[in-house]
Amino acid sequence: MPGETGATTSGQLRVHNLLRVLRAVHDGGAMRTRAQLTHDLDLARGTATVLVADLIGSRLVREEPTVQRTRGRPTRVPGPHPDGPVALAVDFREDSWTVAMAELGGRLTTRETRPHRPGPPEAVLGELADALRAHVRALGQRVAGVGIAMPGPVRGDRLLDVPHLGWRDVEVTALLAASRIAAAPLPVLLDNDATLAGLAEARRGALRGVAVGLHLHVDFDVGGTLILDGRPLRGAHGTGGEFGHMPLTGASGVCACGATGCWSLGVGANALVRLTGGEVTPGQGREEAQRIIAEAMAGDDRAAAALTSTARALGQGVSALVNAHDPQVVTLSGVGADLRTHAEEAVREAYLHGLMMFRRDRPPELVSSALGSEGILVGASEMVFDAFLTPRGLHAWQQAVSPLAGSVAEHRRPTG
Amino acid sequence: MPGETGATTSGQLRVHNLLRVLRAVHDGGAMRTRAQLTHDLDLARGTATVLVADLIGSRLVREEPTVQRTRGRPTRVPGPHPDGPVALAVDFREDSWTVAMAELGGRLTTRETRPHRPGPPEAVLGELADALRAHVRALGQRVAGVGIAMPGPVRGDRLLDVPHLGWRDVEVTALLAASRIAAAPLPVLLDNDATLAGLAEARRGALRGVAVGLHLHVDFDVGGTLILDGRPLRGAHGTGGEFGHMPLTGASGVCACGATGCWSLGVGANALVRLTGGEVTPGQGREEAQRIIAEAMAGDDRAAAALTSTARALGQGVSALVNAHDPQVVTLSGVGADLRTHAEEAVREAYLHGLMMFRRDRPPELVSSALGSEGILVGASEMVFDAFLTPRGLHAWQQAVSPLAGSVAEHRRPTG
DNA sequence: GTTGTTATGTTCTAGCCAAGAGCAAAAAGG
DNA sequence: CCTTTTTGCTCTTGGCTAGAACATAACAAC
Repeated sequence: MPGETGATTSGQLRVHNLLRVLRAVHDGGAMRTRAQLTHDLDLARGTATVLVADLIGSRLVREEPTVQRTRGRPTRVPGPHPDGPVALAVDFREDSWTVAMAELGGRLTTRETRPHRPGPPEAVLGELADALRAHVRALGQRVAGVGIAMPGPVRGDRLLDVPHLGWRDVEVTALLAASRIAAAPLPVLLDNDATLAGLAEARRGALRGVAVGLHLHVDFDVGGTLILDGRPLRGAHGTGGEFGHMPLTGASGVCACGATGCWSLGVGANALVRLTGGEVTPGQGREEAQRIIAEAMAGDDRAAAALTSTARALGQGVSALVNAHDPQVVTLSGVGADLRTHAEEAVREAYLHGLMMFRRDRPPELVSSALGSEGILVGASEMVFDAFLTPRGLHAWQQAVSPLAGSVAEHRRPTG
Repeated sequence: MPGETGATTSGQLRVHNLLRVLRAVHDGGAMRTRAQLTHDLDLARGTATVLVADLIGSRLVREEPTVQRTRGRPTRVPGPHPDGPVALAVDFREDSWTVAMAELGGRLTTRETRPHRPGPPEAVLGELADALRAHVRALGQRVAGVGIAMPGPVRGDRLLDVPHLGWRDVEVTALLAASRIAAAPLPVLLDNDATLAGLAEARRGALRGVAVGLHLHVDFDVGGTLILDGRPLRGAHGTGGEFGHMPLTGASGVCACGATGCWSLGVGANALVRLTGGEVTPGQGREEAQRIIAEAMAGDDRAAAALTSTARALGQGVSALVNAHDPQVVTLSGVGADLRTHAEEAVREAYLHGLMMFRRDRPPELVSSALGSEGILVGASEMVFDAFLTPRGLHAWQQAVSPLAGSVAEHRRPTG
């Protein structure tokens, strides 16, 4: 599913095949036996032997025995090496952040959540940097990178806008680098939380194996991402997937983003609060939105009307996106999943009504996220592994493990 | 730019490199010298010699002398072989169709346009089949495939809907196959005209080398495609890119597609006709739209108002798509290019106004198509070459040229 | 016009890689 | 305890690209 490699020389061929094995181990959650991997990757047994031995030698993988009860010589399960690479994943929200650790195979291990007060980026990110530094100290060279999910559009190393915090154009990576979270330079990768929720869904959730999928993450407003062969479509500068800022439902009013009539104005936690007459407190609407949904289910008329209205807006917007992109499945996370669950009829009716005729006989299914609130952290760690499971990442790792044996040559120019 | 290959064995490595050279020849319009290709593809000179010799032996390529005036041993230009593969490209419209021929490098050669009366698919496509059969007879084994651009959504082998012709769910490929256009089975590929216009722009137009581009083809209504690394995003079933059927401008009324408030209702030839009080005659509005634009330029108030209105709707819709997808460039073809040229201010104002704040400092440029009306034919031929320039296509060709020497093995299973 | 310079094509060898065959190993079944 | 089954390991073989050495064909300078 992740990035292609495309070997040209026999040296690159080896790297490509090492990565194929490594990615297969990772994507399979470190559950597949070596025999299965050999078969799935269409390798000769001898080749698999050599490749796995190489990965074990590089401290990337370790083989564990199986608990199988099959005939024949028992095979083993290549999984994460105890000294192997780990990703640090951060889910940064308006009111708190969570740091987790993921090893090869994707399992999230430690987790640490801390609230933060609204404040200038330097202060808030300084606390995060302290926590990251502690993790990096404990893990040593094992940290392959830090992946950070942000609640706003991200362009390269910059967080462009978090209305609820009043943050504009924050150079997150530079601030963290200034806090020296690691002795050696460490890859710090940033992306939008909705994009990463979609990435997680693509790799370990309901969009697994789906060629074209659409993920929508509804939180305070609507974000999302189109998934292509397991890769999110990030756009030319990384700020793609802002579906919430298209005028899909004929809403009126100016959005916080600066555009007019955005879809987000009618869906999401803020819309629920506004529709029930509440005051939108920046970054504080999640619990209130849950409360409104609960009230609606309990029979409160005003809450029910708000729920139905947002559900309709959700369905209508989804239909427009399905018309445009022809996805195979649409997944919903955050409040989107709640709307689908608790106001299914309203969502579905608006959805079908908005579809082009020829799409109505077999419309793409609307599915709730398989990962729930975990998704963002999973996506952040997958982003780190995406960068790591490349010729470049592998080369860097092997250099660190054994600087002399250069199995993966960085680059080279022909004679000319 | 086109499809990846991803070799795993040394045999596949050779195929991969043969295709890299062949694609480089094709993408470069058969203009690059062998020395340039060697450098661009980062090959050793010896490797280039072997690869080019192999391609020449397979009658895929022929080297022509250069007219260069440089020092050193003169290099030559690999270009299309006189007995090499050709693509047949068809631009099928509501009132006529055009057949053209393209050789490796993309040059369009013969061209034949014929009008057709509205009628049942069998009759109209029968005439097209006759023309194709004649071309295939003349070209023999050289025809690598037929690419057909259709003025409506295409799912696999089916043309789903052409409102202006009253066609629904037409099995185009099956009908052509029944007409036996070739003795041996021939790849017949179908796609939407707007998608192919975008594909052409990506390969030989203004989206060349652009990682993420958006092409919009405005004809009777609005179609388009997102271009990713030179590949159009076709969706799960091939019906992606129907941007015209999102409710982006708050238009009222039911669209011919079955949805409500579609963007297409306010842009395009039909909208121009409708806005000037004219009657929309199915499939006949192209000249009238041009006339209205001319009148507007000449000072006619009603025509000018219609022009401005559609231009505004165009700009507004584009801004929504830019918000969502963050393209690097947006290209416009058909009436879209005319609107951009003749009502630039209205388009631009609406475009900027609809953008999210953080996109306004450096908004993606709106550019007119570099290929104009040629684009659809170019795109149809590129689609054929995309399928041909793959291990599968190369294998089939080499089998036909010399059935014994199997340089490209089709597939294989390991010992197990 | 002869020689030098430069850039490119060709040929040959070395090194690397994966496929595959044969053998060894490790389990279950009888 | 022996057979069957499945997998891992080792070694050979064929194929591929890199790179060096050589050949070639132009221009440039004298």
